[in-house]
Amino acid sequence: MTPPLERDSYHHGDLRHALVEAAVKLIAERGAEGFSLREAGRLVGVSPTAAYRHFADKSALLGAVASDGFSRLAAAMEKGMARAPGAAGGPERAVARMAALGEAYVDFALRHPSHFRIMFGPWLRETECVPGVGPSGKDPFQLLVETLDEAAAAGVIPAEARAGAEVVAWSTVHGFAALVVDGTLPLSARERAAALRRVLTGVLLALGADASRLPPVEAVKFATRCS
Amino acid sequence: MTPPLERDSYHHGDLRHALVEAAVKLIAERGAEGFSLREAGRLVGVSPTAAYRHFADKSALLGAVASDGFSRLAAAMEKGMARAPGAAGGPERAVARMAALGEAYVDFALRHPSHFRIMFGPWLRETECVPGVGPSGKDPFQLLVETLDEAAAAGVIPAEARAGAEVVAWSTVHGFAALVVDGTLPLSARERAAALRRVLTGVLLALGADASRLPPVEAVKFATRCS
DNA sequence: CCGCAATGTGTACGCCGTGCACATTGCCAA
DNA sequence: TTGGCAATGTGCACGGCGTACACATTGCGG
Repeated sequence: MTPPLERDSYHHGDLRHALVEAAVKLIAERGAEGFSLREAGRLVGVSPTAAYRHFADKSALLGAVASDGFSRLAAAMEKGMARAPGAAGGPERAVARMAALGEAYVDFALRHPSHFRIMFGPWLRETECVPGVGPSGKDPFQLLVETLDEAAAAGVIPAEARAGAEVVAWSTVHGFAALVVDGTLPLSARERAAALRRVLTGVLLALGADASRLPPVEAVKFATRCS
Repeated sequence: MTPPLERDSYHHGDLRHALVEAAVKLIAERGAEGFSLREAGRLVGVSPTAAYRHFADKSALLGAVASDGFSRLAAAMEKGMARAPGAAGGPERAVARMAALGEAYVDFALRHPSHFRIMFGPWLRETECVPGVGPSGKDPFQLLVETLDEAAAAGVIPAEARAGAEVVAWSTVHGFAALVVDGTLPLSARERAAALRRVLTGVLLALGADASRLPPVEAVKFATRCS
């Protein structure tokens, strides 16, 4: 964390990154609504209007926060997929990687609900947010496309079901995450893992895949909501 | 519309409803972010703080707006389902009614994006919003449950797939609506109907239903975004 | 070493949500 | 009928917010 207060030099050094960090922290603590540009400035020990040297307005800062969120999401997806069991190129692994993608997505949404909402909410104006990539340089949507391509290559998804599979898969997992995060779907911690498994099974069926290959969902990951 | 300005008596008469109406209108025009309690008061010709006689705070008014939205959504769903073709109790009609439900949901989200966002967004505190029902006295979720029950009774959904079908169906359709409304899924007007058809097909497959019975999606309904 | 562009400060304006005292009035009890 | 009370609307005040603008400070390239 960049030094929150107390500064010797007149210039901060890396105010832009510090502001994004502070915004992420504040949003995690108090939600997207309670967040204010002035408070972010206060947190990094800078005047209330200093942020305007780095961001056109509040919305632009939120765009940077969203971009950061996509990076973290992509990283979580890659990490989850790396642990998928099965032989490389085989159907078991392809299914496991698809499931890992979905699990990482929902897990991220549950752990960082406010961040998740900013990434997809109405705060960003059109094309204000550059997606943000993970360690491998790919954004979450690219990871999805590649994983589906692999599944098609492994024979898990029949060719006639490949078209538009991104939209179906993403919609389903995103919808589940959004409904759970917003509290619209009132699931207890225990029910969440079971519901997610049904949702992932549904995605596989929708894509014409053999859902019996779906590995179990680790319930513990979906037990807590963090920020 | 309740008289927007000019009032003879000191008391308004039905300020509560007038404020909700005004809020719906303002939110449709300027989005959920730009909405302010004071402006709603201005619009109905009342002092800036008069709203506090009817709502504990801004969030409570938004809760009423959300409740109103669920009523409208339920009404749109019922209207769409009423037009579904096929013999009562038969599988064609059951599938058509499921599809009509999903189409009405997405159509509502596209026509009233700001209203849609308030219904599911983070503005409402827990249990602040009573769902709001349609003409038949049922809220959107109840309509979904009943429609799935009918489909199961008609043999469209196998018994072993009935459990949790609400979550799968709702997640998928909601996710698609959310991604399109927020602009995350950048679909041209022409692509939207085709994508929705694939999504609805996916839901039927996920529920173990015969997707070949799915009637075509009326493209014209998904061509424009209104408020 | 100087000056300029980049970066941070201070002040100001209008809007917002909201608490509080006060004004007005419909309505019920006596 | 009338008197008063509870419901409803007004006015004012406070602090916080986003943001525009003039000014201060300073790193860096010529």
